[in-house]
Amino acid sequence: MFKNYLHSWYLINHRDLPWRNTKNPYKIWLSEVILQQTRVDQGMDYYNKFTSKYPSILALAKASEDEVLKDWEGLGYYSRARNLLFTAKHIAQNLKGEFPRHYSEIIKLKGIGPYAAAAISSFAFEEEKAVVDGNVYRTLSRVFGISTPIDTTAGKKEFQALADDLIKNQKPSVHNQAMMEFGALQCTPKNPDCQSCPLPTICFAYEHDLIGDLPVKSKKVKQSKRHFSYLIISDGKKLLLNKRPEKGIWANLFEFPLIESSSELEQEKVQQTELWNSLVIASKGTVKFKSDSYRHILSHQIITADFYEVKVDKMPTLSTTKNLIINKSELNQFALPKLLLNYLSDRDDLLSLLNDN
DNA sequence: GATGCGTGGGG
DNA sequence: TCCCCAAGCAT
Repeated sequence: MFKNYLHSWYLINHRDLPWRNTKNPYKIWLSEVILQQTRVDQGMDYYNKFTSKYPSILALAKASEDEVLKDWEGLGYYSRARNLLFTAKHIAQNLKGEFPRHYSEIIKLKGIGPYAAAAISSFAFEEEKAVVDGNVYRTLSRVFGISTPIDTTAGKKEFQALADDLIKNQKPSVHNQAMMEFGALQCTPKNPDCQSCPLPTICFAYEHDLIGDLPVKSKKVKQSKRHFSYLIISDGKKLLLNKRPEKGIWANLFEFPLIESSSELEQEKVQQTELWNSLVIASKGTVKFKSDSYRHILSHQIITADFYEVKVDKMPTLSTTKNLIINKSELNQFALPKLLLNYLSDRDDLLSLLNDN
């Protein structure tokens, strides 16, 4: 019953998305990675860029990490890009360039978990593996009235078992797409349009007025506060840049020299820190501009960032290889966190320092 | 099993 | 302004 309604609905209402018009596992893999925790609208341009610039696994495997991160810039969750490249190289070097054809092999790949492995194996190879993503959790919890929290082991098991049962005797690719598309378009998180829903009579949540209460999540993420001060050191032509560590936020992306403070108060006293001394005082630098505080929200952190544009007569010498001195014009070749892109955009790409005002 | 990991849209 | 959440995964 549910499946009949669902499949009829899908045939009429589904979107025409580029990764649905292919059986190429590489393109399906790429789309699945891009769309993890990311809306279609946000990922579409990146999908087009990547398929155009890297038309095959082998083409992608030849790229450098810095380059792929630059292409991924602005999309977030940058470990996805690094794992994508890692796996492309792995396939090129160890799997004769061929994407594995079975779920059991696909799930071994870095950056591919239970969801993506099910999606790729079913979409590309018609393997009967049920996808369970956020859309599926939401739809199943409402239609079948399941209140087990979806972010627990018990919940994952229960929903997966139900999804595994529903996909039986269906065309795997179409059934999985239908399940997700229904959640994305019809059974939306907020204000779902139950009036136009094809299955109100069989929907438990609708019958019992529980649409707003399902699905259930048990955990709530707490956001920690962080205080950043960025030093934009320039002699008018050159800029100081750092590569971020391989762990933590914005791993392996680039940024200006950063002073992190433990509190708002400490952030006010940034000009008393050691790094300020070595980069500003020792270089006889002048602060040409101090920005207002930027508030940058991540899913789990709230960053307050100040930017200091400092003019020096002579660029300071550097101690570690994580630091580099670049020409101002080269800045757009480096992958930067969105916070810095936002700042640069506001500052009209550092015109003040360029013009030596 | 809990935590860390981005960015943007919408109510 | 605040909160939730969006085709999850690695550690």
